[in-house]
Amino acid sequence: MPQMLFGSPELAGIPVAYDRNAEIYGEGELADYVYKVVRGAVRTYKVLNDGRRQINAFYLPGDIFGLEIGEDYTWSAEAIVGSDIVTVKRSLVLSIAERDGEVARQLWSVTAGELDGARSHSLLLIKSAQERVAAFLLEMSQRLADANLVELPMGRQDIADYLGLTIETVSRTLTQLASNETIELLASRSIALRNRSVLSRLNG
Amino acid sequence: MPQMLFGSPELAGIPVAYDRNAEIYGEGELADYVYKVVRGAVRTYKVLNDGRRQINAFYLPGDIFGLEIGEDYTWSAEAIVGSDIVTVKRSLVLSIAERDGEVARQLWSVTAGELDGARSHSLLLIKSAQERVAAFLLEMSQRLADANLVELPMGRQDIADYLGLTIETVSRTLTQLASNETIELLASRSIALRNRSVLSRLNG
DNA sequence: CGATTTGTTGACTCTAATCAAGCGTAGTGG
DNA sequence: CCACTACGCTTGATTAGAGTCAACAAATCG
Repeated sequence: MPQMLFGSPELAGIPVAYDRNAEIYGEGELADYVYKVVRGAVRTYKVLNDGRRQINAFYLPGDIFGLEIGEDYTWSAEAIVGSDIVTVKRSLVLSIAERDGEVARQLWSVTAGELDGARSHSLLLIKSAQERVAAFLLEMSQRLADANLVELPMGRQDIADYLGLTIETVSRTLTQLASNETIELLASRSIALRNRSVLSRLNG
Repeated sequence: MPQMLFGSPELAGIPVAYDRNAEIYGEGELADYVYKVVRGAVRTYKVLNDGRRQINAFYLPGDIFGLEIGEDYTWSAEAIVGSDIVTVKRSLVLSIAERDGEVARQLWSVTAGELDGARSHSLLLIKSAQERVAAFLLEMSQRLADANLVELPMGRQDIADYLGLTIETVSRTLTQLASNETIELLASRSIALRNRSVLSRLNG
């Protein structure tokens, strides 16, 4: 239960509201705070020197992000839509962890969770466009509500930069899955999963 | 200093020798041990249902691997060449961490190091073949000896499966970098870096 | 020394990127 | 309320880069 990190009275913070596209922190800045999404969605990303952007992860309500073991943030973070986010001082968490083994274990656990996510992401990036999009839809379905109706907080460009594809390829792949009856495009950000077994098969 | 995990007298183990291609553990097995490479090299990998293999990471002398927060190993591990590897019981490390905050922090630090590696790996996988190979050579140079002569422990297939390319593309890209004078192929596993600035530029 | 594995090179194919146009929806101002 | 604009998304035509299939060369091993 990594959420407990933010659950103790000692660490209860007041949510702060961020506008759509507002920067939460930038790569290289001092990593003084740890964050938890209450409402909305967050992307962490890097921009390569030639302008390509890679999105590392999406954070949804309940998710913790921005926990660094080093001094600085290694990625930048932005709100994808209007979001409420709770903050705690990293130094405070670290000092509690020093005397409380349970909190120390939770810090480790948050990092281990990120590691799992990063490794799954790498596995994604060696697959075909269809497989990547299928995996993305299944991941989002599971994380949002585990229902067949997926209401995406992010646009096509964010999806493309997360999957290592272009916006055109993401769009085409979705239309193709829709013509299969595998999914249904109710609106660009509202997608119904009509045939999970096909998606799962694509997912490997 | 994550090495200290294995440095305490309590955790001093006797190195075990593994043959080339010997399995160290398999995905899904009980994660009872944590490992440290003394001599040789190790790959961790997964095989997808269609037979494609992804190599997650290479471990070289001094590196710790196989530390899981969950019950099972999530990847398989094999020796790339004949290797000596020290082992400690995970339960032992965990029980020490419970009373020793410094050891707890080291566990966290090992996982955080893996996280950095996994994220860099993801960044790699969105790049072109030239960029991936250049990044690979620079990474290996730095990790092996930080010299211009890189003696790779792994073959082309391992490199390909790590970079998400085919063996042919890796081979062609190396020949191309050699015809540039960027590198020199002394033997298939012995590569001299002749122009690091070109490689770094490719690396982004 | 022959046999087998590993690596290189060539010809061709195919997937996703690029370049370019058009559509649809939401928001703005007359 | 309706044009006008802006943005996000889709679709089409073409290109580029890596994959595939195949042959061969080189290194390694028994």
